[in-house]
Amino acid sequence: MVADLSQDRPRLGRSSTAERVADVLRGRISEGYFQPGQRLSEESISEALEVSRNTLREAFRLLGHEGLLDHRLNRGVFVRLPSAEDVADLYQVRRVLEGAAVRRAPAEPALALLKQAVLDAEQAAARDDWQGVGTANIRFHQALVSFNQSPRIDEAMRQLLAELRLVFHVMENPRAFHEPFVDRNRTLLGLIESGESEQAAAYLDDYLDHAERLLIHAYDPDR
Amino acid sequence: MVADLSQDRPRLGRSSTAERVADVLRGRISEGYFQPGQRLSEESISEALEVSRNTLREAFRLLGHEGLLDHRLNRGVFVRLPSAEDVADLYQVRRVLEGAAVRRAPAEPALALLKQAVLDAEQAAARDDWQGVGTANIRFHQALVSFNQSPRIDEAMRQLLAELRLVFHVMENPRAFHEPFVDRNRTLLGLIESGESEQAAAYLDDYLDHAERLLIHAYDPDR
DNA sequence: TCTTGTCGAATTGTTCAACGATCCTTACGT
DNA sequence: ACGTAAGGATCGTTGAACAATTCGACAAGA
Repeated sequence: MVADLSQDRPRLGRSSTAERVADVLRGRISEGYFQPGQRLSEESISEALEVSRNTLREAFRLLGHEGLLDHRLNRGVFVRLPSAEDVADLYQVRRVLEGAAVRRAPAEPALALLKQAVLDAEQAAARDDWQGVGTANIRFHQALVSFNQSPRIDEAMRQLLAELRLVFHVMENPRAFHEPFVDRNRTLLGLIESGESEQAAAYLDDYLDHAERLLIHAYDPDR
Repeated sequence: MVADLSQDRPRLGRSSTAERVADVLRGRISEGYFQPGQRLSEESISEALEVSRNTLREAFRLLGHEGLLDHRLNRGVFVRLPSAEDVADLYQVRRVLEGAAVRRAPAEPALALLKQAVLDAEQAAARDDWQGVGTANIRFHQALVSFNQSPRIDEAMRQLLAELRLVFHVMENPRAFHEPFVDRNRTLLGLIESGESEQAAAYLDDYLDHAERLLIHAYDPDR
C-alpha cells in the first residue's frame, strides 16, 4: 500500500521558476507560436513573463539542451531550424531505436498504448483533424520505442520527436504528410501482434525511408 | 576556394565562460577529484574559479543535462551517484546501440579506430596500466557505436560512457573489472571483421550481460 | 558602383549585492 | 520517543550595472 505511493515521488519535486518558464516556452514552440528560425529576445520575453533575465537564461539553457533552441554566442537564442542533414540523422536514430523495439516481445501495457494510438489516429482522420493525427502518430512511435523498456531511451525519443515537430512546422500540407501513416500504423500493429517481428522490422524500415524522403523533399525538392 | 573555408566555421565559435567552467568541472568529475555523491557548493567553487554564482549555475545546468550532476531544488548540485537501476538502464541502452552497430557493415575508418583501440588496450594491459585499459575500452565501444553513422547516437554514447565512468569510480579493483575485456574485445573484433554479424551480436550480448552483472554485484553483493 | 572604415544603437555576457525561501541541525518541551 | 521552534547555511531569484559583441547605416576612397 505504501509501495504504490512511491510512484508519486517525482511529482513531489516542485519545479523552479526556470523550469516553469521552460515549460511555457516549450509549449509555445511545439504549437508553432514561436516559429523555427525566429529569435527570442531576452528583454521582451523576460518582461512579458515577469521573470528576470537571469532566470530566463536558465530556461533557455534547458531548452537548448533539448535541441529546441539554438544558442549563438552574443547573438541570442533562436528556435532551432533543423537542416536536411539533421532530418536524415533523426531518422537514422529512429531506425535504430524503433528497429530494436519492433524485434522485442512487447509488454502488455505498452501494446495497449500502441493500439490506442492507432484508434485515436483513425478517429482523428475521420474528423479531418490532421493535427490530431500527427499527435496520435507521435504517441504511436513513443509507445513503440517503449518496448525497449529503458527510461533513457524513452526520454531520448521524447526529445527526438520534439525536434521532429519543428520539422513538421515547415510542411505546408499536413494532410498529405500524415494521411498515409494512419493505415501504415494499423498494418505495423498487426505484424507486431502476430509476432512476425522480422517482417515488422522490414515494414518499419520502408516506413521510415518513405517518411524521410518526404521530409527531405520538402526541404530541397531537387533531391 | 572560399567554399572550403566555410568548414572551419565551427572552430570560430568561441566558448562562453560557462562552457569553459563546465569543461573544468567535467574533467574533475571524470578523473574522480569530485566523487559521486559529493555536493558542489556554489559559493566555494565560484570563489575558487573566480566566476560569479550565476555563471557557475549555468555551467551546472550544462553538466546536469549530461547526467553528471544531480540538481536538487534548494539543496544544491551533487555529483551523480548512479543507482543499480541506472546501471541496468545504461546497459539496456548499450544493448540497443551496440547491438544495432554490430549488425552493420562497418565503414573503413571506423574499423581502423576499433583495431587501434584493441591494440592500445593490449599494450596498456602489458604495462599493468588498468586505467589505460579502461580508457582504451571506452574508445573501443565508442568506435563500435559509430558504425551507426549518426552524430546524435555518437553524442548519446559519449554521455552514456561519461555516466558509466561515474560507476567505475565505485569499483575498488579496476584490474579485476577491466582485464577480461581485453581478450573479449579482440574476439569481438575478429567476428566483426569476418562479417559474422549474428555471432558477433550474440557474443556482444553475453559481453554486456557479464559486465552488467559485475557492476550490479559491486553495488549490491546480495543480488 | 563596389569596397572598406567608422560610428552608434541594440543586445548579449557577466558580475555583483541583496533578500526571501528552503533545508538541515540543534535544542527544547511534552 | 515524538513534535516543535529557532538559527544558520545555502539556494532561488531579482534588479542593476558595465563590458563585449553584433549589426546596420553612412561616409570615404578606389
